Amino acid sequence: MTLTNMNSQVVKYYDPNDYDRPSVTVDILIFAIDDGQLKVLLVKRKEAPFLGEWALPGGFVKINEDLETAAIRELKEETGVKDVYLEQLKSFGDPSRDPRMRVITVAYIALIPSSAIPLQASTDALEVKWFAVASTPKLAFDHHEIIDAGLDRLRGKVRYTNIVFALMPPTFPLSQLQETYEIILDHQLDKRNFRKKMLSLDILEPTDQQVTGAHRPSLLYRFKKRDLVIFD
Amino acid sequence: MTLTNMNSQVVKYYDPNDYDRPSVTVDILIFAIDDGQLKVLLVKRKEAPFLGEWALPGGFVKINEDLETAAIRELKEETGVKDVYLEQLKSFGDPSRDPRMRVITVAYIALIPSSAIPLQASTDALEVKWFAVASTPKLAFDHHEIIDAGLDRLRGKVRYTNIVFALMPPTFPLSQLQETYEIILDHQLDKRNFRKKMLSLDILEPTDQQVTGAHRPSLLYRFKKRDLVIFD
DNA sequence: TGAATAGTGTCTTTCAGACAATATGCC
DNA sequence: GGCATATTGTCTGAAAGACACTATTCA
Repeated sequence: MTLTNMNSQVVKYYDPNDYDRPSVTVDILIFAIDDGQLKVLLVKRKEAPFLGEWALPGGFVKINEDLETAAIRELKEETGVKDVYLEQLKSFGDPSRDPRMRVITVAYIALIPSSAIPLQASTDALEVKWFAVASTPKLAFDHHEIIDAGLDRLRGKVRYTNIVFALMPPTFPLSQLQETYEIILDHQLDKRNFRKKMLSLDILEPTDQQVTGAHRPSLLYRFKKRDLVIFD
Repeated sequence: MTLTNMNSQVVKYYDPNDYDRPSVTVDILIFAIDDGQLKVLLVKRKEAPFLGEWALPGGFVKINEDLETAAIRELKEETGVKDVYLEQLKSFGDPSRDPRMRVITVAYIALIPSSAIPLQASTDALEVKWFAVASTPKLAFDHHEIIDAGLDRLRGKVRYTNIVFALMPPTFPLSQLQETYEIILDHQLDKRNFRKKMLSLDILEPTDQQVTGAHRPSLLYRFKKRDLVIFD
């Protein structure tokens, strides 16, 4: 498409109608620690394609809506949760990932504190369920691939950031923090070395509260800042 | 939109026409080391908006084209280069990032070996130029933001991967490798410590060739594998 | 007092970082 | 011989990792 502007120069304009446009969605990987496992929230699809199969929560990006805003909206609509850690993961655009039409999806990771897990969620009459990431059912679209990419990101970032803050309740004993690391990294850590390291990072502060039980009470800690900090 | 299927169930279908769809582009950050600086390739726009301003090379994703395929195609079309390291960076979708219409862009990083820098590029009669990342001109769209995100990614990944392989020629003296790290990290490194570290990583192998000049000859090395390796 | 978990310190090894002298080739 | 760059090793301090016992509460 070309036009001539006021200075009589020929100018190429692009026009949305010159091109077929894909649909764009956001999909959200909502992770939480529960029952000693890393879990991901899935919804049962009520539409074709993949009707009746489990899938990541998500939906179309509105035409005047920012990507992150769309992710926040979907998160709220489908699960009722808000004010969580949200980070863009990656976009997936294989032309055949949706059998009916071209859909490009921007995947986000959301992390929810254990204390905030809604058992069954939301305003909608949607079937929503937590699954251990190690044993998810067959999933719609390329959502397995998205989960794998999200796990890689999470496991990588745990090593050089304080990202676990977003998975922890406001206060917690150090043993619970260690357990969170162990679940994500999928290996055991030495208690003494873990405590030494964590306390040396200067990202935690003790509260004046304790947890009691049939054993020695444990001191509760909290994160000094609940924002992402990159170490080094 | 609802239909009734063969089992008389009411089924919701989505239809692309139920929604306004954004346009989707790919933009490519092409980095190379040249003249002791990290440079990025920019093109002068020949279309509105931002006609005449410098921008990242990129263009629309075709309706049946994978995102990475689109990035490879644009890379080739606009610069003539191919067979380079390519990694998805991030998607940018602020509704006002393009003043005329909704355009979501998926940004990619491409890394080119110094030896492969095309001085002026391409089949097209496009104006294309390398700029030091430290002194880019005013850019179209949100391309400054994309460059900043790309620099963060590159500087981060240099620390825990062998990603610099993609910026190096097939063989090189260790001093050139060190210079590449220094340019990216923007600080000087100790020669002895650098060599000790690099050689201990087991990612390099010596060739039987030397570089000569008005000084002691230096041994040429090459990367054992020209694929991304994550350390640890 | 037994069960359960919290809390603590030392030693060893590894790695990062500071630091300077010799080697080689070309002119 | 003089210049330019390549190449090499030691020491120190910090951090990671292995490792085991005592402390506290509750039933």
